Amino acid sequence: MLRKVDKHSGIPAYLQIMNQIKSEILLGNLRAESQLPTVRELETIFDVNVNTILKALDKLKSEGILSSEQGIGYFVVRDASIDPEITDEVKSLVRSLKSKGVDLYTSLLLIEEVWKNEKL
Amino acid sequence: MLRKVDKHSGIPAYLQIMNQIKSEILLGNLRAESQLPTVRELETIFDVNVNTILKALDKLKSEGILSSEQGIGYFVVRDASIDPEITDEVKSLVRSLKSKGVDLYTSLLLIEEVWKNEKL
DNA sequence: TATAGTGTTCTATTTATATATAACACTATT
DNA sequence: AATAGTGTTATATATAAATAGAACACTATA
Repeated sequence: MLRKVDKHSGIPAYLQIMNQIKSEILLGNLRAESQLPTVRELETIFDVNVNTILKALDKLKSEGILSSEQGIGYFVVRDASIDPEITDEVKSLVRSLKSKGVDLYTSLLLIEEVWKNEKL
Repeated sequence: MLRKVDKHSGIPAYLQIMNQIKSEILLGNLRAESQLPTVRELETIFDVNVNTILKALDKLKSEGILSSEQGIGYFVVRDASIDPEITDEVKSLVRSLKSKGVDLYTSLLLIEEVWKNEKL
């Protein structure tokens, strides 16, 4: 599921990489103890330099999401997959947004804005 | 509704500014012909340099979202507020996510991921 | 003990982002 | 004509992000 980084989005590559890995964990595609691809494979997958990979992985380590062992690899620290019930609700909204012709980018903006304005 | 830019998010300031302005248009707070605050006011509002403001506004002009007249100001080209029905659906999901303790950042990742994986 | 496969560090260079500061140009009003 | 309020352009500087390329360090295994 890991995709090449979008070099024209304006979003720093290392952030895109962090986000993709976090997403895989959220979706349960990467669980506790899972070993990530090697840094050199990640270089190819994301199509960026090793140093950029390392920057992303280092930050995920700082956040306690990944661990690493020299000579061995990078690992997911803990399972953090999201409740499928929640995913279902999201799927339903996404279908609705798509059917109304709203694009992803607009949807994300809208959700962020509603989130920040909703006084709950 | 325009907020100070978050200088520690990693997201370039000019992008945050573009997004905030787009959001105001989406929410209908800025409609066709609306004049934006002056660039020097925007400098204060977003707490960045004029050049950063100009970069954001220039890009929004390129996207056809804003127009400008020298000596006068910046204007919203066309109304693009989102259907309130859609906003309501989003509100409902946001409430649900919040009640389940999911944070904004995780929600956005999840939505983006579901969006890209949903084969409709 | 040698080697292949890992992660890690370092230096140099380039490009993008952001700031500070100043001056210039156009518009409307006095 | 002058002025105040707009947008605009320019130069210099600083910091962050990304690349390239090489070397180093640890682990497991042949």
